[in-house]
Formats: sequence, structure tokens, C-alpha cells
Amino acid sequence: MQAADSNGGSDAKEGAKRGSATLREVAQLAGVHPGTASRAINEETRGLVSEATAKRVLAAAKQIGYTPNPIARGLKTSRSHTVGVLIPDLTNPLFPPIVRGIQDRLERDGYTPLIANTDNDGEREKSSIEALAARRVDGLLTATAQADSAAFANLAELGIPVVLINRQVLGSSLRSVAPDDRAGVRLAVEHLAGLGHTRIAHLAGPSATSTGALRSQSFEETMRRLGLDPDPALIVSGGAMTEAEGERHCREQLASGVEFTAIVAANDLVALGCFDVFEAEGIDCPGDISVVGFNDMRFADRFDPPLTTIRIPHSEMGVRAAELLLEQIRDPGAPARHELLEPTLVVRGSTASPRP
Amino acid sequence: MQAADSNGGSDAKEGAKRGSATLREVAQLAGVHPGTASRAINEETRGLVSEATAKRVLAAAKQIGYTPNPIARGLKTSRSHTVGVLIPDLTNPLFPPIVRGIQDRLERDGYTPLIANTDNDGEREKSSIEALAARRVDGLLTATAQADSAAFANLAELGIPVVLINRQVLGSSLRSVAPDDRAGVRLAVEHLAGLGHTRIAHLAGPSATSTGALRSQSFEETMRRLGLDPDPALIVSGGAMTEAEGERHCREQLASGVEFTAIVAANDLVALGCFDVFEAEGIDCPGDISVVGFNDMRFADRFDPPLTTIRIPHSEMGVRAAELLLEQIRDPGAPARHELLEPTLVVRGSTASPRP
DNA sequence: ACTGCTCGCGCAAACGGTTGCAGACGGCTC
DNA sequence: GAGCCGTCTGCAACCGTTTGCGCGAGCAGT
Repeated sequence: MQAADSNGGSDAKEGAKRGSATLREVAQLAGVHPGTASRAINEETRGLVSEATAKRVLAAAKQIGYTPNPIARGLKTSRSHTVGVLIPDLTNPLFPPIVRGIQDRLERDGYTPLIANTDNDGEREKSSIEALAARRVDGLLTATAQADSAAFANLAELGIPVVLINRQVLGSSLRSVAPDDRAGVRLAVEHLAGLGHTRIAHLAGPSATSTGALRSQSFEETMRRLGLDPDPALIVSGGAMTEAEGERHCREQLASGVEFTAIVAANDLVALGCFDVFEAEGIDCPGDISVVGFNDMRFADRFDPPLTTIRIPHSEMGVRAAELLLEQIRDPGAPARHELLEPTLVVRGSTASPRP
Repeated sequence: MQAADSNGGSDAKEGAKRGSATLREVAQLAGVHPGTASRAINEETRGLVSEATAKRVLAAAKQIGYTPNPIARGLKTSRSHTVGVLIPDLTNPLFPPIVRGIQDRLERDGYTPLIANTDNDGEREKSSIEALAARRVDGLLTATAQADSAAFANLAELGIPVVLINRQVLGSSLRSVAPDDRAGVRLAVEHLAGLGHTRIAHLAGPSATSTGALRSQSFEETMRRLGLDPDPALIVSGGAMTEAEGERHCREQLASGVEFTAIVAANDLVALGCFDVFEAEGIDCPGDISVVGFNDMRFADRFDPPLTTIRIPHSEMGVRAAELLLEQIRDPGAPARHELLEPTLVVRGSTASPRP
């Protein structure tokens, strides 16, 4: 600050401090070669220099507040210590906890997530992947619903590790972590059947996603196993898993005239859509119709009525996904793994026994 | 370990494609010098080469699928095209829309956000800032409540632009965008007064944050202006703006024995905390006590009762913040600006006239 | 035809680290 | 005491782009 020596350029002296010191400066201060300084500073190569030198270098680094420049390092090592995270929409309450889990786990290992929203739009997804690849991410986590598998195959070819979240591509070598959708739906149907329901409808998600497909598949299986009729007329599928689509499907189902006393919704948002038509049509939930959701997203306990749903460990899902990816980044040859997280039933106010 | 790749060798051809082609290769293919290729590829320097050459280079680039390596570019230009985003907790429903706005706006200009959660912990905040600085972000957006202003001053000194979200440091040169907290609370109080309430309590946030301070300040002012008594016994402040703290404060307020028929909560989460004690104590809302929140976070319309609250344009806030930052990155000399976003009152089911 | 321009392009030096290679040095064995 | 070996450090070549500098060619002016 004190312009003691310089002319006017109060800040332009001492290398301007911009972005802190360089390795070269540290080396100079410690009286060693930059290469040596590099080795001393890097944990893994520290063993290559004498303890005394290491100590001296570290002290020098500390003294002038040196922080390694990851950009420069990345250029040489072609490692960015960065991973891409693809999600449909951060605004969907399902994702923040997942992302949070990812961030926390990644941070521990010095990795930084680059988050991109795709809005479930194939084009956006593709361009996001390209952008991420251009940024030289070391890996990719993706929680998008329908993936252009071509794009991912591409990545795999480039040698960029990928792990899928919340869905899986069967038979592929892509690692994944997802809730046990089948088990979850099983829990839901059994709960409803236990309450005495026999005519249960299913508002399924898009069958193109493993989430949608698995859940409706499990729905049918469980119904059958319990001796109930998985009437195709009671299953409507295809739409996105949003409130709007839930509302639409629920309305359709009601209009079809087929009788039912309970609904297994593809997820909580879809269940919320049902609530909307109930409200509009004067239907009592759970009196007239019971509903169970899926995900147990935040505030599910505060809706009117509080939503009975299937809880999955969101944040843990993020953590595990991050771990799988890290593992794969370090050892690209590791075998593919598909991890399934156990769901649990959370009974609240949206389910009850059917009227006799 | 990585003996995996040696024998199979299927992928090791053609330079392994790892991370796509380099500028040098493009240049070679186009028959020009790398420097020329660089100029041709870069929009801004394209004018320096002949049109014919540019065309040839671009074609070559396209042919071999060249994508510039931002790491290398960043090393040379000391621009990472990356900005840090500091938030307390992504899991707090207030933030996803803000972040989404930031992402969308930044993306348009080729910038990528690096998001870090601080959990309102000073230590974490400091280390996050350091980590972000180490990654050489070009700027910083921060939505954290209480900021160690020293840390930010530090950044400012390093020449890293900062813009504050959802709060402001008065008199500082830091740019900021925030909702007009005073106007918001004014709306809330006027609404309540309009319904006939005279004894209105305020569950304030921490006075150390501009959000908390401004809101409670405006509360008192408005009460006074309306000729109502801003009884200090009706104002409790200090806690974090969470459900738990809201619950605690609400319970305290009730226990104090001071009469009141309405509550202005510091934000929606605090309001939710009130709902919890109402439920536990058998208090009817809005029958016995009216509540108005702040933020109109997602699902505020679905609570029981639907929450009357002050809506602020979250996503727009993110967008504006990003714009301010971009502006400042490009022109560091630009004057400081504090932007205030207009809030609106959203009347729902948690407010009603007091019992006569 | 010669000077003086402008225009396009090549050249090479960065940016800040990492890393294979080789040499210096000291201690050990025989 | 010579040879060998292991340890530590210096050297320099990268990694992929950007960019200041200068040179040669083309062209107009006189």
C-alpha cells in the first residue's frame, strides 16, 4: 500500500499478488530448483526429496502464501479434478439433497462438481455433455431421466468415467446407484393391500426410464403376487413425473370410469398432481382415495394431507455415486457395479382403509 | 493394476483421441502455423487473418472435431471462465431457484458456476473461499448470511469481483442484489393491519444479517406508521431462519403471555416452525393466529394451511446477480450498484381477520 | 524502379506446473 | 582405496494456447 518506493501504481508492485505466488518464487525463496519445490509440495512425491528440503520448501510456500495453480497443473497432468453433474432441474426438490451429497463427498477429495441442468431436453443434454467434456471433467455423474445412450457411449470411449444416478441401463457397463425401485413399489402396494384396498391404480412414469419401467413392472408383479388384479385399465403411463402430468393422468383415470380406491404414484410430484384434482373435484383423500408417493421429498410431511410415501436416502445416493465415480477415476479398470439403496415406507395421512 | 489397457489395445490408436485434437493438429491439417490457427478460431482475433485462411482453419477444426482446451487457454490468459457461488445450503428451498437463475445466465456467456455450501459456518465459508480462489474463479457470487467481511475484502484486494445476493453490506463498494426487504415487510404488516390485527408479533432473523435487520426495522417502522404499537415484547430475534428456530421462538412468544393475534415471520421456514407449535398446542391458524411468511418458497401454497407470504423473484435474483458479476468482470472499474427487487404479497390461507 | 504502407502470417516466448533423465554426492562393501 | 549403489537435486522438455514482434509480399504513390 505505502507508495514508499514506487511512483503511483500503488498496487502494481510485488508482482501485484494476483492469484498468489508461483512455484518458481517459492523455489527461489527456499533456494532450490522449481522441480524440487514441486516435488516437495506434492504429497505423493514428497518422499523424493530430503526431509530438510521439504520442510524448507513448505515453510517458504507458507510464508509467501503459495497456492498451487490447478489450471497449470491440469494442463500438464490432464486432470482437472473436476467432475460434471448432469441433472434435469435443480429446482426439482428431488435433486438438491442428491447434489449436496455429491458436493460433500467430492469436496473431501479435492474434486469440484460442475453442475448442469438439462430440463430433460435431449438437445440441452447433449450440449451440456459437450460443454463438460470441453472443460475436461475427469468424470461424469448423471441423474437425467432419459439419456441419449449414444452420448454416453461416446464419453466412455473417450475414457471418461460415468456413473448413473437414480436409474440404470441394464446390461451396460455403466456404473450406477439407484434406489431399489421394485422394493419401494412393493412396499407401497403391500401397504395399500394391507389396508384393504383391492382396486389400486398406478400413475406410472415414462417407461423409457428405468425408474418408470421398474416401478410399474414391480407394481404389476406385486399386485399379482398378492392376488389382486393389475387391470391394465388401472395403469396409465408415459408422462413426465411432474405435478402437471400427475394432474392430467389422475383426471384421465377418474374420467375413464374404472373404479379404484387407491393410487400408487410414480413419485411425490405426481401424487401432488392428484391432490390438485381431488381438491378441484371435491374428492376426499384419504377418505375416498388413498395415495402413496415415491421419494419422500422435502415437505412431503407438510402437505395436505401429509403424504404417505416411499423414502429413499437421497443424500446418501449422491455420496455413493460420488464414491463410485472417484473409485473409477482412480482405477478405470474397476468392474462395473450397480448399487441399490434400500427404500422404506413412511406412513402419513394420505392413506387409509377404503370405505366399506 | 492398469494392465487392462496394454494388451487389448483396441483404443490406443489414432492418438487415443483423449480429449480431442489439439490446435497444433488443426494448424497442420490446414497448413498454417498454430498461432495463425489460434487467431482464426478465436472470434475476436479472426479479423487478423485472411478470410480464406480462416475458412480453411475452421474447416480443419471441424473435420477433426477440435475443441479448444480451456485449461490451456486459462493458463495463458489467467481467465478460468468460472465463477464461485457461495450459498449456505443447497438443501434450503430458497436457494435452488436462485442458483438455477445463476446457472442459466452464466451459461449463456460461457461461464460455469462452482457451487459451495457453507452451512453458515464461518470456517467452512473461509475455506470455501480459499478453495474457490485457488481454482482461480473469475468472480464470486455469495448468498451466505453472515459473511466474514475480512475474507471478502481480501478478495476485493486480489481483484476478484464479488456480488452479494439476498443481502447487502451498507456503505461497502460490494455490488449486491436483494429483495426489497423493507417493502416486503411493509406489505405483510399492512395486510395484517388491513384484516384488523393490532397486536402483531415479529419473529425476526439474526440482526447481524441485512435480511434480518432490515426486516425487523421495517416491521417497527410500519407498525408505528399505522399507529400500532411495536411492543418490544412482541419482537423476538436472533435465531437462524429455520424451522427449528421458528418453532422455538414461537413457543417462547406464546409462553411469554403477551397477547397477539398475528405473526410476521422472518421467512417461510420460520412460519413453518410456527405451524408446528400450533399443531402441537391445538391453536387454529388462521382462526386464532394469522401468520405471514417471507420468500414464497416452493410448495408454500401446499402447506396446511397454505401460507400467506411475500413473494420475491428468486430466479430473477440469480439472473441479475450473474449479470452484475459478468459486468464487473468485464469492466472492473464499473461503479458499485445495489439492486433491489420488488416483492409482492401473496394472500393464501394462513391469514384471516382476528376473532372479535 | 524505389520508397513506404498495410496486411497476413510465422516465430517463439510465455503461462505455471510436472516429470523423465542424469549427474553429484556420500556411504558402503570387498 | 576403488567401485558400486542409493539418495537427492538440477535440468529441460513438455502440456495446449495466446500474443508481441517482425518479416516478406503486395500495392500505391511519385
